[in-house]
Amino acid sequence: MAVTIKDVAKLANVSISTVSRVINGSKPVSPEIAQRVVEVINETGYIPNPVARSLVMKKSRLIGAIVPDIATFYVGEILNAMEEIAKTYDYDILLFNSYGDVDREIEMIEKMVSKQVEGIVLMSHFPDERHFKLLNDNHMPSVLINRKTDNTDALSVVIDHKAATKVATEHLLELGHEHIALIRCDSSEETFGNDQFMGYKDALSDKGIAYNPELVLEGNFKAEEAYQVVTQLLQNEPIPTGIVATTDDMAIGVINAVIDCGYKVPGDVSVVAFQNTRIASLFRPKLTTLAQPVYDMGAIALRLLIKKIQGTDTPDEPVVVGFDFIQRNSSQRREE
Amino acid sequence: MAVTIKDVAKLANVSISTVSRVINGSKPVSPEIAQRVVEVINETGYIPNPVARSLVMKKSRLIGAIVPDIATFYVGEILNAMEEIAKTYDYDILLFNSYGDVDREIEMIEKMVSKQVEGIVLMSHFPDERHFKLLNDNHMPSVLINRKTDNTDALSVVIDHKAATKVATEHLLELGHEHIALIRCDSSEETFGNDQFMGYKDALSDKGIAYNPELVLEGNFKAEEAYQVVTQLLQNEPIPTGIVATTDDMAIGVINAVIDCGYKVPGDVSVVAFQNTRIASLFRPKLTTLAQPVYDMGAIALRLLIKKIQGTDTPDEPVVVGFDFIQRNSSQRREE
DNA sequence: TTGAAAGCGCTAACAT
DNA sequence: ATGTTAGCGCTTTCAA
Repeated sequence: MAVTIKDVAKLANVSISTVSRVINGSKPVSPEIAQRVVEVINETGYIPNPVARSLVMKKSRLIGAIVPDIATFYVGEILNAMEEIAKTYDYDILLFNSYGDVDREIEMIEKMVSKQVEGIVLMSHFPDERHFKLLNDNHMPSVLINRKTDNTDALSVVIDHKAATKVATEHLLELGHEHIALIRCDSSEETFGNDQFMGYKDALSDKGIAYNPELVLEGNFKAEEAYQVVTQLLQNEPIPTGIVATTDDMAIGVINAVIDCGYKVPGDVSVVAFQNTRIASLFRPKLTTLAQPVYDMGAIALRLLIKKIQGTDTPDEPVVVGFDFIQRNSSQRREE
Repeated sequence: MAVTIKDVAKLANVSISTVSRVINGSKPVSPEIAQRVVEVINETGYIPNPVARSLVMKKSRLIGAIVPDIATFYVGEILNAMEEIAKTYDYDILLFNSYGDVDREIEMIEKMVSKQVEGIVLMSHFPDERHFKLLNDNHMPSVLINRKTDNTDALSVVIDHKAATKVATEHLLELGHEHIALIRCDSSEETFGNDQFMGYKDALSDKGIAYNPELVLEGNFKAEEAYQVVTQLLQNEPIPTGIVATTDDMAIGVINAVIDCGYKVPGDVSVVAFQNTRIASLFRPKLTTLAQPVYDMGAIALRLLIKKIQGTDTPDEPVVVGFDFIQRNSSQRREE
């Protein structure tokens, strides 16, 4: 049996209240006694039981993470960040994988509420009313990453997708491309799919180019979907000479589709990726990419959540972080 | 305030023990009373407090996962599997990231013990005495994945690395390569680095080829390290025309190194990867790879762990799962 | 500054 | 079959 606060108290000849006080520094304790208690704690290797503590404090020091797929660089890097920051604040991460299924997400939120998590990081593809009602009804602090919501209670950290997509598109424009496709995740408001489209359109119209609806496609976040869509697109000439994809994963699907259709990247078509996860510099050609501070976004999300849990002031608006643009080898000047 | 067992008892006009009994089915309760209690539970939306339950039962329905890096396909896929199976048994996953640091792993095990997790999946690069002593002293069920240990208490699920590496090497041999390098993670027993070497050596000697120590290198699991090592190796002619890497990540580092040194894959050098994670078919050239049932290994690990937790019979020996070999495009017949 | 005691929500003897 | 009660290990009034 592990040593408890009682054992420590007995060995140090003090009451358990005193031991509790020296552990938590919750009230003054005379130096000599504190000293003695500390010694006993070290000798016995006593560790306070967090479960008992949770019970009386009504806090679990647990943060729930709901993600659509762990085996993804994007999610993995965010999870790395969250775990790191959580540890700093002595929180632990309870991990749930929804496979992007909304019903499952709802169940998971319920489960987490009953597990008494103190806050939830919700990485849902399409967060909706049901999520927010559940969260609000249970007064559960929550953060979204790169998702929009009208719900003023939910925190969120995002980049400016419109501006980012504009920059990505402009890069291709500057390289002399005019026939440019956009592969976004989807067309909804929540995922910024619409903002991405606006950025793309703006970049084109600044150059006096009208956008062609046939070049705006949806890839559902993943390489496989983007591969299908682009393979389809490349069946008809003239093919676009530039493609912007709004996730790294989709960018790889795009590149593979281009290659498998017998074209070269960047020789025949230049592609711009979007997150700068580890794969962006691992893949060949290395991906030219709009770089999001993915790790930082995870870290910020967690800090926001903890602030909310602590009742500290939190921003009413989404926290907008900056982005960079990194040119690598998947894009080049258009060949005539 | 959330509704408690007391509230339910009062509303149903029974004692809290009775409520507890109907919740857990731990003892018979007369149908009418049970009925009434269930009604009250539904009306009030009562959910038993798992923290209180943990405290008295000394069980948390939590399983700890210690991994070296979440943002990796290998770890991500195993985590996906673990989460999936855990849910089936109504366990949740507490996620810890050690960054491969042994001291951190030790701290994490301690933390998990104090958090009362019921079992631990330990994905340590180098599990040693300290880990096992801690685990044993606390009677903590645990599983390793692809790691060896003398500790008979720890469960493990592995593939036959010697046989697997032999198959990978033979593939290259059959393709006419003779000058073949092996990039293994490291040379220790625990990681099967030595078994891998034996398989490699056996394959060569079966063909009457003596192995060259200069062609057996260590890549520390990751692409970056493998990249360095191989870049170094390619400085001197003749370069190997075939390379076996014992993780997919390292295989990518190898391929990139080969390419950056001005050679072609598979034109100049054929490479064989090792796990068949998602990247293996996403990368170009698609990786010829020794395929481990990564997802299944995660699933099996979790099932073993739960069996151990339940006190059911578990195997004394590591569970050895099979492997496949998948030829894709990173290897080809040697050109003269 | 210290200790005694109540109580967090639950399970499990024990008693009836 | 049901209820009473004693904890699980801890924090926190309340008294001294």
